[in-house]
Amino acid sequence: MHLTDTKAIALLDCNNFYVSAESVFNPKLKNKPVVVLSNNDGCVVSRSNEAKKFIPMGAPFFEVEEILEENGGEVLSSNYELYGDMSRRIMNTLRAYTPEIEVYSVDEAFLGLAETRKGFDFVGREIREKIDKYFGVPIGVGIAETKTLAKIANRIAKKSEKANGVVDLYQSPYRDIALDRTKVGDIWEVGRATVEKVAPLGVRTALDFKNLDLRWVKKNLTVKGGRTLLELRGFRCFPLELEPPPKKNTCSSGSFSETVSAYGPLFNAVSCHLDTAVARIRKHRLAARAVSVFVQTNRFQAANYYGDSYTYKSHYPSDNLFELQEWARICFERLYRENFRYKKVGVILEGLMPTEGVTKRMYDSNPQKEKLDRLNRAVDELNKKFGRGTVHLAAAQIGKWKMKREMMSPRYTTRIGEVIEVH
DNA sequence: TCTGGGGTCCTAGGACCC
DNA sequence: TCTGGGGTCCTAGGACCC
Repeated sequence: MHLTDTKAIALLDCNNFYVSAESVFNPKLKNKPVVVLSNNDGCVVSRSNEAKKFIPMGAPFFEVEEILEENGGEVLSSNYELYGDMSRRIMNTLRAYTPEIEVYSVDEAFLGLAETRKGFDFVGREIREKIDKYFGVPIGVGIAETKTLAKIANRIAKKSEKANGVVDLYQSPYRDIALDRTKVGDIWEVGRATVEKVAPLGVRTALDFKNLDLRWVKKNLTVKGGRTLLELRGFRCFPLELEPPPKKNTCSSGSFSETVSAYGPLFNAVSCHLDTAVARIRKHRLAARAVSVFVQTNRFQAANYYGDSYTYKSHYPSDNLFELQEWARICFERLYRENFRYKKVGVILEGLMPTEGVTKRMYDSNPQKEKLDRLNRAVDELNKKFGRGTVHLAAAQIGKWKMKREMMSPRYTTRIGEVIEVH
């Protein structure tokens, strides 16, 4: 694949994705204030346009529950199977449009657009109508020379009534006007810390930022800041990544609805997360060189807070559940302190690498491992056949730590799936 | 009472070496 | 007065993303 034809980059992004995905199957949600909650029904992670008027992003649900009810709103627990399924279908539709696609997140993709007589704006509208027709999910499209500019175009596309969902800034005389209307903190990769650093220089907008001295930016905001600045000037520094880069780490973690203090139950939770993370790496035929475990008490209660992590590093990688659990146990023993009310634990598998090529060396050094590996393969088989969690570590009583999802939508996906299959 | 989860990249600074 | 000067590797933590 070569990108010589890429003239412009488009950023497509689903509006209020989780809420939109729910509305596809439940039209009663349309034109109402609707929010979707994070795991354990903790925070607001997606809002309909109506809900955005009075509910801030990320708000703890208990703080906004009342106002939502007063406004006749609806609330849903997150249904990740549904969103993942919907996302895959949308991305496949885009893929049919162009092979130059980078799936950036569950609801966003960058597309490389070749020169066309129709014009980029026309192409953007075409794609937008198609996604709306097939899926009923509204999207915003921003087009420009670089990812950073495409992000800005996309933002305006969604905000401005006049834009009708598509803004094309490619070689546009309006580019600086667009930058002037964008706050510096709304630039992609510019966060709170950067905003504070440039504020004393009178930098308020993306246009101000673009006009900063490159040397100053590189020195004070590191190479990443420099790239962002160049991208605002139209020089491509962040290329499209058509192949997802290999994963380096993977993590499974979670909060408890009620705190846990005893060693046994807490290690049980750690084992559950290990089980989840190991299943994930085995699926991708990866092995881990290190295991990190972390534990935390309630981070909103500063008094008597305890939180720490410990990493076990091995000189060889492993993808074996039983061996990795031993590593996790070593970590956990270092971390565990009595008399704390733990709120959250998690496991990170680090230094991931393909299993191929490392397997033989492992057995050379320890013949016992072959037995464990046969056992682990048997576990995989059974879980594949009868569903995940059928067989698991004795310490990992899966199901016990199920998260709170009290307002979940029904499982529409597989049955309705065929109806919205594309092309 | 209740406040998410899963990632990447970059840098500074220490350890160590010649 | 004054304490070599580079290098490399590793790690913790900051910053940012969705």
